[in-house]
Amino acid sequence: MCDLIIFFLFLLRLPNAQTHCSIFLVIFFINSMSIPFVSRFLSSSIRPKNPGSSFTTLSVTNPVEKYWIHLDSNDPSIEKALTKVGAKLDSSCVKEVINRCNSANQSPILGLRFFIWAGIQREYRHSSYMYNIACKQFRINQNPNLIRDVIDAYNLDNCVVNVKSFKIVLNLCKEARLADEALWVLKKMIDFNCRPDTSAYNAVIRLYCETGRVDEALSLMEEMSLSNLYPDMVTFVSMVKGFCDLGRVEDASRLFKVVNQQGCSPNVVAYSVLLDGICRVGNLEKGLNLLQEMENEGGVCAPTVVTYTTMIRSFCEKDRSMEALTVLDRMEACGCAPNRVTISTLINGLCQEDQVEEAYKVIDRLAAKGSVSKSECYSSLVVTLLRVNKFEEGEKVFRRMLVSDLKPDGVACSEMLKRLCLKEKRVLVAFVLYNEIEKLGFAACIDSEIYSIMMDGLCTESHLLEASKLAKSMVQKSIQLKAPYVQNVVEYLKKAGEMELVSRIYKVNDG
DNA sequence: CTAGGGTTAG
Repeated sequence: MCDLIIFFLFLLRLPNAQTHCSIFLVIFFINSMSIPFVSRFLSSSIRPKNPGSSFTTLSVTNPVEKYWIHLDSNDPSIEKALTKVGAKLDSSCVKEVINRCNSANQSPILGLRFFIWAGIQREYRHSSYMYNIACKQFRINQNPNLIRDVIDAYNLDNCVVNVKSFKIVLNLCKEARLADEALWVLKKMIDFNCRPDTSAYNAVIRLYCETGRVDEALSLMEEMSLSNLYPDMVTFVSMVKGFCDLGRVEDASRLFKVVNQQGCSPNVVAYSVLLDGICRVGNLEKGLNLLQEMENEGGVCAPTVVTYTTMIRSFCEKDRSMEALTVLDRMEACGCAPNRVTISTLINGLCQEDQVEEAYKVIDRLAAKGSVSKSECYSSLVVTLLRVNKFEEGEKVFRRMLVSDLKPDGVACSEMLKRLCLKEKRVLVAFVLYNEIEKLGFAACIDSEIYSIMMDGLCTESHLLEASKLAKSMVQKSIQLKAPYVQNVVEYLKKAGEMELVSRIYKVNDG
């Protein structure tokens, strides 16, 4: 609201202030109403009432169907129609509708408009998972012009588009990593009488930073002040990270000076990013100095788990994991508890340098303190040992966990079984181990892909008894057999006469 | 309700 007033005052200073003002007041009025209200208002007063596009029958109860009817009816005011539907929105509904748009060979613009419309509804918010789904479904990466097309479509159909809609589009750009399109969208906002805010700028700036175009990001940041917007900590962190990713640590540090001069103190996130950048260019000693400064400064700068973990990781990556241990000491001395990431980073570094004994020591020491459980520590150890090709040791640890009632996590179980099946070619052993995991009640965390791999292996080696046992267990748990393994498995089971099992497998796979 | 930032593993 405050921003709006500033903008209003800004407009008053322009030569043709009166026109601007009246436009502004209209926008202001519309913006302050909720979208459903606006469209109700518009549709009852302007549009003729035709509640019956002939498709709308009373028998349609499924939300997906209800929305789909309107998308399939070629009505240019899609959004108004959608708003009138009033059916419950959730992610599975959104997913299904856009899925259907694509399979029905409808224009992707239609599906996109639905997606954007859904995202601005009060009772619903797109998760980042949904943005990912949308990008894949509409193949936005392959067709970046869709972004421009959908905005143009709004223009053509005279749609009321608000800032929130633009945010959805910007988020799509972010997911698809389309910096230029995002900037285009940002510039386009003004045509729809929408004023980009700091978060809109931040989205674009971040995209430019992530794609290595930091200098363009910098000029966008400077442009913000022309719209009476001020870069905030998020803007600043993006810029610092952008420079650091390019190894331009000096430029990143210079930003800190500017911020300090403006009387702001960069927070721990900003410093942590800088610390990471300094370490990445190989200057670990300078990194340690910065860490020291942060500790001395305290307050918003006080190092957190993430800061210390970054420092630890840097030492590990430079094959100096024994020194990483001293950072751990320091961290604990400062009262900062290591978390799971800290531990796996350390374990990883130590094992890579053949210091497995030290890894055990660290685990004993940390598990005693209790900020990370023994189960988590040993799970990390198992995964690491497999990764650094110390399989026997990993298997030993894994089995010891099972007999001492330490629950291995999903990644540890999955990696163990996968390795036994694929590289070690010990499918039967994997199957027996799986049964043990199951008996202990830990099987729920196993990746569904692993079942398929085990199934495939058992069939290939003609272990009929075990294969049918596993298949039954999969059917019972509704775990799908993944596509690449279907043929081999089904062929084998058919040959063995397990026709019923095959049909049950197909049933699971068809959903 | 009202965004957006930093660390690991598969």
